[in-house]
Amino acid sequence: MDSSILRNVNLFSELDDEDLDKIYSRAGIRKFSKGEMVFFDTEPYLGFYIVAEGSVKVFKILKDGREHILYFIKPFNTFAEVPLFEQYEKVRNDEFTYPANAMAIEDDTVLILIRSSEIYNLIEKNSRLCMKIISGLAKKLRHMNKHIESISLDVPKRLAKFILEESKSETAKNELHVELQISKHDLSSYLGTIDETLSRTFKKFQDEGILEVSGRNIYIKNKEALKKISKD
Amino acid sequence: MDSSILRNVNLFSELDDEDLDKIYSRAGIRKFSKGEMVFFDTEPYLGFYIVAEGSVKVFKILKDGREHILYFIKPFNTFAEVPLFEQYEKVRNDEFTYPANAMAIEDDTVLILIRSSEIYNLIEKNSRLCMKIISGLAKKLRHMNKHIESISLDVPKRLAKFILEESKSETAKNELHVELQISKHDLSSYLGTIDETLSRTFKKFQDEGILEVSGRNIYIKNKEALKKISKD
DNA sequence: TAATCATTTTGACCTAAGTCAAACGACTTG
DNA sequence: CAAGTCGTTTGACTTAGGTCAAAATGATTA
Repeated sequence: MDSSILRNVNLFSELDDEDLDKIYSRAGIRKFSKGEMVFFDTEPYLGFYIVAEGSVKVFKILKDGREHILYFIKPFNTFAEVPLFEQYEKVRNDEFTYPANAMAIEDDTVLILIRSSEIYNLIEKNSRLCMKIISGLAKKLRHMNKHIESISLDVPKRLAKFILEESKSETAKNELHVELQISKHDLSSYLGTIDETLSRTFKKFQDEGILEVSGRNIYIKNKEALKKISKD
Repeated sequence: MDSSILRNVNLFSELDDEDLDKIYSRAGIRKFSKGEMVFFDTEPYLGFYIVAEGSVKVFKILKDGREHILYFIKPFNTFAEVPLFEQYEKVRNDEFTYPANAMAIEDDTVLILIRSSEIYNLIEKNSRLCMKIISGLAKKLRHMNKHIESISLDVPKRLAKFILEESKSETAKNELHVELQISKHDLSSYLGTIDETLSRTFKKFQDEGILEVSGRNIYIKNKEALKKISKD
């Protein structure tokens, strides 16, 4: 792996080779195994991460011990960049902690740590970079908006929406065959519910002939019905 | 009112008088009465707003007809700036709509509309402005994070947190006397519940001698108990 | 001041979804 | 291959908080 990997990161796409080399040479690169923590929300903030390989979940631990997953991060995406821009002073003085927890959810997940100070220098001299950052944050914000919106829906609606969304993504085998990239447990957490409820909802969908579920493979048998549920 | 009002807007605090005058002269300024809609989520995106006087609620209308308030916006704060940075191309071509609804919640609410094109030009030549924008978005993101986190809590906890938060804000009469700046209906919606449940929760707190509620005036009788509820 | 309207409260009821406990199937590992 | 271990499922039970309908309170205006 070399600095060219950074070219795939939207945030850095406007930078020249010189900058990329410099950043890469100073970055921290490490391999994580499945289930290994990247950071806790109690640790001092060092900088943000880029997923080079594998994937990561970002989550809050709720008062009742449950976890609520905010994002799944796939290769070439970044996470934990918010504090960098929010608490400039505190970050400089190491007084700031990560705002959530992060854990690798695949073996051989490779992460690149970009330390705060690198970015502060870059921003000064690059206004296209600023636009990238702004745009990235805006997208996350929209993601959160949708997430909140969905919480008022019942679990069947949330699940139906999720499956339909997945069936459109690149990770789908085809229009009617979704292979979950995450465990059912993580899916419950992402949907804001618990394993049992998710399991029952899957069963319900199967009984109604809407889905066929086999492990992580989900076959859509009745797309219209699924859409109907997700809508109203 | 003149262009100096823009100096109070964090986003613009680094700009010189010339820029401010220019922006002000091209801005749209309008007075809204209570309950008047600023925009619907079906309208084409024109630009973002600054609250000069009064206040505004930003909300989603949920599938079941309920509204879920995302933010209350007070003077000198901005709202609806996200699409500006997220969908550059679409915004330019008028293909983008507002991502939520906004309504004035006080009479004589004065809003300033900053059209998208103004900002695109400014960003090019001002990297401090970028930092401001980034920081502003980061704060909103954190707000949404907290909001999501709170949804897993039960209503008494959410209400207790809210009251404690308010008691610390400038709008509080004193440490133990909060005057709600919003209607009880809007408060339920903000807390993600309904009028009846909020009303019952207030009653419960009164019965337990924790609060004294009279219209929009809330007197904290037992702060420790309130804290305890909000915690765990 | 009556009359109309909006806001808040109350009561009776119901249901989605959480809790707890146990069993199950699929892998991995000694 | 037996013994764990992990992820998932099932069953029985409980409850927070939503729905609906109606009353009470407060505010506004003719």
